Amino acid sequence: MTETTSRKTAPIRVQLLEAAEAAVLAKGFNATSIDELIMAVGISKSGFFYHFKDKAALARALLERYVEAENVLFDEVSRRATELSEDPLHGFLVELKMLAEVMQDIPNGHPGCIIASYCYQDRLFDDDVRQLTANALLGWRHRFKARLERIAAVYPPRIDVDLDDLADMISALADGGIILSKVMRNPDLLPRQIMLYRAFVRAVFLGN
Amino acid sequence: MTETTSRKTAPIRVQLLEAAEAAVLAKGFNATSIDELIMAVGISKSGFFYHFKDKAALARALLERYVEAENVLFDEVSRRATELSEDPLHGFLVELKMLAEVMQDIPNGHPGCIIASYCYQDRLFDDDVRQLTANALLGWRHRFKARLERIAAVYPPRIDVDLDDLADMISALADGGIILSKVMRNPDLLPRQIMLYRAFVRAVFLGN
DNA sequence: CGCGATACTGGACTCGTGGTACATTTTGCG
DNA sequence: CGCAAAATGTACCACGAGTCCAGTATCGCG
Repeated sequence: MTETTSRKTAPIRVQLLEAAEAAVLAKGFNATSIDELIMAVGISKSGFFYHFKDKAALARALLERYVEAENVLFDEVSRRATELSEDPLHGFLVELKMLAEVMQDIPNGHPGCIIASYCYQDRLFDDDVRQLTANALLGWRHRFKARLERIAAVYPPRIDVDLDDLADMISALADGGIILSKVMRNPDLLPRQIMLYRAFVRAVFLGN
Repeated sequence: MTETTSRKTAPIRVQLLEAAEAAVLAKGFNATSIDELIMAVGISKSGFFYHFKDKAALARALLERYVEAENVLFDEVSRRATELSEDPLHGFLVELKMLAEVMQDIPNGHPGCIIASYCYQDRLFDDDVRQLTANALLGWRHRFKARLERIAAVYPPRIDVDLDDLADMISALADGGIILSKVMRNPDLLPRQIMLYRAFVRAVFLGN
């Protein structure tokens, strides 16, 4: 019934989060006014405070929603890739290619990473929110490290790298690639960096 | 006479820029108030507007100062590295190691990249400022691509990569690494990502 | 010595907007 | 109906950007 891309209008709360996400990624959290959000979805200021007790609650909800969505995406891509291949290395290489394609297919390029945005404004948030961002990155490290370890068990690394670092590298390149793409106004740069990462992984485990 | 790290108090304008840089990297540009800056350096509001005609002028000056400083750093490291080695590949590998060490040696970790910060708040700035950020990244692409081309002329690449992408990768990893370090509160993550990049460059041109 | 820049101080005032509180009302639904 | 969910309206305060202007301290310099 409730599709992810619903035809009918989404609940107000979700509309608020969507408007907020776009605004925060374009102007930062502090410069995102509650007024503009309520204008965008057509409710009153009091209506906003019915859904979020204050602006900090919006910040947290925004972050949770973003992390959740990313995890769903990673799960999905990972699932599809492992279906296609028994071999852990081959499967991971397929996964990375899929990831690059997903990034490539976003109409105006990746809109931005909430974690990166928050990171550069972290004094605006409480420790709770900061902890959530750190945990999200930690989760991705574990996710990718697990895959890398399964690969390393079959393909002994030809290059001496720490698997934690190699797992973190995908997060770093994603965030860095998004920044490159946004600043240089070229959506291709992000997927290209992902493909470079793929080439590196290949070199580490395959030696070419 | 005028040293970069002067013992005497820096000119007010520079003090303002320093205070602004720290605040902007911690809270974002919009949340950085003129009031807090003048409190920090101990001048009046009128004093601020004597130095900067408005807040936008501060934003631009901050960016220019940052880009300038980074370029000086890159020039310096590059110069020292090329002095140590005739071979372009070896020289570049030395340079990357030095870069990682510089990042390692920053007391509380890298404070953050103004370009990344501005990128996530770009609607706050005019086209002029956005152009400056794009040009800075473009400059770094050219800088590193030139080095990579000189390497490729001697060491034919063993892995098929686009040199523009490989040049961009250092910017992406730097920005991504800074985010990793800040979010996870581990200053080591940035230099480690730089060293991973180094390993990749080595693999591309040396095959291991 | 005194002229004129440079580098500010002080104060008063406008304007817009963010954030909050609270009392009240509409809407949907069993 | 009757109750809860989902709002509305209104009033209020604090604060930050920006403007204007009149005044002052400190220089270097002819």
